[in-house]
Amino acid sequence: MHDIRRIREQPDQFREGLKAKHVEIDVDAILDLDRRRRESLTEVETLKNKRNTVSKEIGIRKKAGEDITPIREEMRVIGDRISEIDNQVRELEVALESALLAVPNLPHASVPVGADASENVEVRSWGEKPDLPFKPKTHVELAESLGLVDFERGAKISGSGFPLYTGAGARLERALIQFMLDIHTTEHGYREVSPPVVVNAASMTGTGQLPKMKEDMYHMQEDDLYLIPTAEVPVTNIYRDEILDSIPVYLTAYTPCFRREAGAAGRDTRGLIRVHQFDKVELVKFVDPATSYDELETLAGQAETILQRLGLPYRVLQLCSGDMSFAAAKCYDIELWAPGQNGWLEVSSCSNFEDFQARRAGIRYRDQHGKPQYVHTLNGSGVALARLFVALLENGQQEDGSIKLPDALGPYMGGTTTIGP
RNA sequence: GGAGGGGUGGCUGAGUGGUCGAAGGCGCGCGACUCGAAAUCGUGUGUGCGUGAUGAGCGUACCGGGGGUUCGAAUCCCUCCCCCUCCGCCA
Repeated sequence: MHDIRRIREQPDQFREGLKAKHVEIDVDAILDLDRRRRESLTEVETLKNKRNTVSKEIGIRKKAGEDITPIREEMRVIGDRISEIDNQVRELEVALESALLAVPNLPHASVPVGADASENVEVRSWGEKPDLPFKPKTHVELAESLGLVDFERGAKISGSGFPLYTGAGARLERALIQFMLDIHTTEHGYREVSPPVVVNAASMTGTGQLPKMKEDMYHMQEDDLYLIPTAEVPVTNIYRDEILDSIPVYLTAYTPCFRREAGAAGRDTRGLIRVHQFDKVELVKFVDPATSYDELETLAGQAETILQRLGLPYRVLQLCSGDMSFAAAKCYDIELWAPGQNGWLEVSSCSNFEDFQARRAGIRYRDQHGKPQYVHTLNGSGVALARLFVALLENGQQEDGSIKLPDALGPYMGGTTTIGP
């Protein structure tokens, strides 16, 4: 959410940012709501002031035994007028609030302007694509032949897009979670949390999934609760409506993630690339606004560390203004090379939200003057499991159909780094 | 799920219709005393919104959330949420 005062004071700068983001927002309508709200507010507060003053007087006069009937009648009229204008103010506030909630964050000055993914910029890459002396298999072929994932039974239990990991596949999933959490907690200074994966509407609004992404989430009508699409939601909302004693705060969490992928029907339907449920280790930061862009760089580096330890080739893209998510001011995507797909797979998205989420969620700290200020929030996948699983299989595949896993996973896989038939 | 009790400022804890943003205590800031400290004394110490110069000040709202009664609500009524105790069910 944006500061209405900033929109009021710098509407042109605001319009420009929205244009770069390729969204149509009627800024004048917002400003008009704001102006009408303030007018009504001033009017009603003047009346309330009168009522408060007179009411005190009534108390005193009544004690003195005076007749207060006429003045009470007069106040009744004012009271009616107050509730009338109060309703007006409330309506305007609700309208303004919902208008503001629909406005996306603006791109940071360092973000390249562009319309869509084709205009994202590769900022660096790491590792070499494996030179396989045979035709690479897809992770689906590998996983099925080695008994790592049972797609059919997953579909039977729940539906397509709900993979059932089995045997060494299930163990690999668990090993990766452990491996990543260990690095983030012992080397990168994050505190581990294990949050609820079911959240209420206020939490979804706080991080910006609601109202815009409603149709992409699993919603339980009976209890008005949502399955989380990412740990970002419960973890960021840990400090909703709080003033933090000290910043920065770094949190990491493993959770399953649930996505309906409503707009993606028919795309990437085979295998693990686009699924309704997947595991993810998430990194979340609450920081001083002055340092948030440095924090974004280290955040991306921490996600990259995981991939480097696993020896997987990747590239880092800076998203252009038009391709960034609703809440982000600046974002890097990290993509792994997958030989079986002959393409890149996004396994991490590292974003600085500046105060956009903090303002929605009411997360503040005290500056050097002791004044409450909004923190900047950041998060990044560190990293997403299903696609990492794909990349490990497809990059590690051997001619005989077995998988050679990175040495770093040895301790987490019971000492073995080979998955054979 | 049933019965009962309770949610007040950073913490504790008063306050059951009137000058209450809210006593007292603790904590914290500043000052005095002191060579310094402790103790003591004095003084200050919430947040949002509006207005104003993103100052001072002023106004308004906030005592779990929302609504109602009233000239006036922390206080009375309704409703929802959360916490505690007991019972039931259950991994």
